[in-house]
Amino acid sequence: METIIDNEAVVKKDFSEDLSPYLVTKCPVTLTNLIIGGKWKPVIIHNVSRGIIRFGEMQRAMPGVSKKMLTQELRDLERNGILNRKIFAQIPPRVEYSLTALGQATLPILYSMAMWGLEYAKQLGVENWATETPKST
Amino acid sequence: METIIDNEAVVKKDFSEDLSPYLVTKCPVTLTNLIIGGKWKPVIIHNVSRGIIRFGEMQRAMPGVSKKMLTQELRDLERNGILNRKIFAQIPPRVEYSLTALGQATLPILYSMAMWGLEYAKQLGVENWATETPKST
DNA sequence: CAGTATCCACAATGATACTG
DNA sequence: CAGTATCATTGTGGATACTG
Repeated sequence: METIIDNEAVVKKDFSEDLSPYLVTKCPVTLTNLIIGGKWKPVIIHNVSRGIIRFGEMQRAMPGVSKKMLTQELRDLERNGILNRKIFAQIPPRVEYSLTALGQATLPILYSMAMWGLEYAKQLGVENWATETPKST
Repeated sequence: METIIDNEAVVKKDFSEDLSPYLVTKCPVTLTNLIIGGKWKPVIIHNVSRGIIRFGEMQRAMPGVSKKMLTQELRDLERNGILNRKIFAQIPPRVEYSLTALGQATLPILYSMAMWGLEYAKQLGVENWATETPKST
């Protein structure tokens, strides 16, 4: 267990995220959206919470995501204090992600979103719609 | 009260939203994000819920939003069964928005997001950060 | 008042190749 | 394995002008 870096509970203030929409409106929902919203971040958080904690398995668990996007979103979440990133000094490299306390605290949000989404899909019968599988790296 | 159109409880299946991300992953959180996620939709829903129901007042209540974006987001929400749009046949025109049952059901999500956002802002002292006010029509 | 329509800048993402 | 770097492409949203 040769941990090199572990940013446990360290929230850095050099956000890459542009928080100006929140700073203008002071709307806390907007802030939450900026930190954990978007196409991939909720899925990443959910995956880490259920034990998918390495880069490779995460990519396999997320159809349609590219390395570039996944890296970018993981970095955002780390920088904003949602994820910890643990690097093991070995070859081949090994990295493991985990949720910070702030990250854990988002799970109820994801849960209520999931409940609503299921109900919505049921009412619309969206589950039965067809589509083509996309490619992507 | 000369109502012309009222799409009460009518969810149309010609989504403009591209639901393919959901159709690929079957992730209900992703679906919820597609329907009520993004920069403006949660704010619109919140505003309607607290009585801001006309186009003009909504735009005034949302610093930084353009007519184009506001119109687009309102149409999305209407088409996806979150909002009703009531048009009064008078000059000057008058339009009023209201939440459908599905729309009402999203309020707990917004609430939990707001709670998390407040806690996040408190922990980081984000409230005190400075910014310049943007222009926009 | 409550929108449309058009044009366009640039932000966001994809594809591909390379690396410690 | 877990990324970076670069270029190409797409998408998103802003500015502006017009309308019933």
